[in-house]
Amino acid sequence: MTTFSAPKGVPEYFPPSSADFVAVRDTLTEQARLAGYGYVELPIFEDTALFARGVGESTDVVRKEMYTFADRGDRSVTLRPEGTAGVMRTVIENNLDRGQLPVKLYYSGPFFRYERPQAGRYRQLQQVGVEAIGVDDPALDAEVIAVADAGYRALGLTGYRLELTSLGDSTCRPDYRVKLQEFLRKLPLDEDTRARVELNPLRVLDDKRAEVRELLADAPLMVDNLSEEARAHYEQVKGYLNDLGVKFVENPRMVRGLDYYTKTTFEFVHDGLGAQSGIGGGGRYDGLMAELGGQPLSGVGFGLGVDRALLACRAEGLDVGDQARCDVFGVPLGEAAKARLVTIAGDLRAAGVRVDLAYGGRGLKGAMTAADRSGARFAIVLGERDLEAGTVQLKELGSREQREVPLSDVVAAVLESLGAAQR
RNA sequence: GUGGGUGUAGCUCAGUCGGUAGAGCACUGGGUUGUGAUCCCAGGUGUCGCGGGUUCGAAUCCCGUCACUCACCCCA
Repeated sequence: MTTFSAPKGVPEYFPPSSADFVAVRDTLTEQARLAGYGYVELPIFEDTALFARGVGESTDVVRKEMYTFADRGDRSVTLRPEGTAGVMRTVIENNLDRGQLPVKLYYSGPFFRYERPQAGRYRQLQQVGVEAIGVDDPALDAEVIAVADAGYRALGLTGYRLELTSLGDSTCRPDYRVKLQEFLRKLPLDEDTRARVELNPLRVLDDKRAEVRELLADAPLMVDNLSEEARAHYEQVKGYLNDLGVKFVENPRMVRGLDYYTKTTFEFVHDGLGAQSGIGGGGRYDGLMAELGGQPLSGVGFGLGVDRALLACRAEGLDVGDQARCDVFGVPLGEAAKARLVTIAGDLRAAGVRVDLAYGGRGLKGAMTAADRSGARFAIVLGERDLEAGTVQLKELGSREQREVPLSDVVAAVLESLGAAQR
């Protein structure tokens, strides 16, 4: 019999770790909801041309990392490598930008990039993202950043930092690009890097190699060449972040991998993950809507890696998920007791209590072990003697204290005990 | 795409000089036939990743291959 394994580079989450995954994802999305973002459910695959145009032909993502294939109708489709292009597409297609602005949307789900997997880098990755479209207000940039920051803080993370810069706008970036290229062409760089100078010169600035960094020490920086408007925008974003109490460090050499970013860009970095240190990033994109055939509206958003945020939590030793599978565990002794416990479990679940039972007729000891391992706070032990007496034994597993409760009052007694245990 | 590392029980791993494989954890039962964490006893499955070579004999040495993994690159 041949067996199967998951596709390369795809992380899977199952109990108990899946509880942590769900907690991270839900904590991040909750922050988006708190800031008035509405959920958008999008296709996992789109027309290949959408990403080619939206993400940018010069990016590595488009050039060599997309999962692209022909469907049965011979259309070229691509598993989404990022979220923003798809959001723009649905905003344009459904005229969401014809109403009040900004349009504020959030999403959550899988994305795909064909890369060599390594620690924190997967071919299927989970991301939570937001986009705020149609208002070019620095306060909105700050809000987006603050939402991400609040998410990380809600998880309990402390070992991350927010890096911030401005990539300029359509009036100053082209001039700067030329200026930077002129500087870079004079340097003794290797062939690959020379090609990058022509293709995407900004990317050269965050080269990791020390010898290259040395050459770049005197390179012109975008932040020193901003237009008046872009500079004012950037200063206001920083002002709002200070007002919000969001700490950041400026990194004028930060580069994002997607072409559409303008003005504000940011990245959340955590040092506990290995080589892949970015746990989230985003920025403003002025030209994207128009590029995809919509109104010339600007937008700002982020993508946060759920897998990486989870790794960051692990690195900091945080317990983010509820490891208990249930609140109450039923331990029946004998068939009649089991039948009664099944209905009690149903009643408790209807009251919102998580309940599991010992199935399979295992012995009392085994059933109690199962109760212990389930993480439940209480066990309900029901045997023949109890049935005759019309009672159950309600045992608090932590303290090992047990009390007898009338069968008819089980649900109320459990709810009361759970309430007391909450405190 | 380019490098490095690792493949042995369900999991984490040990295995000396080449002599047909072990521990801990987990799981099941019992000690205690109505009470779980500790303790004690018992219980076992391995194509030693796969293929070939050397050898009387290979988990061990050699070659190939596959998988996983870390890093470059890039990014969440």
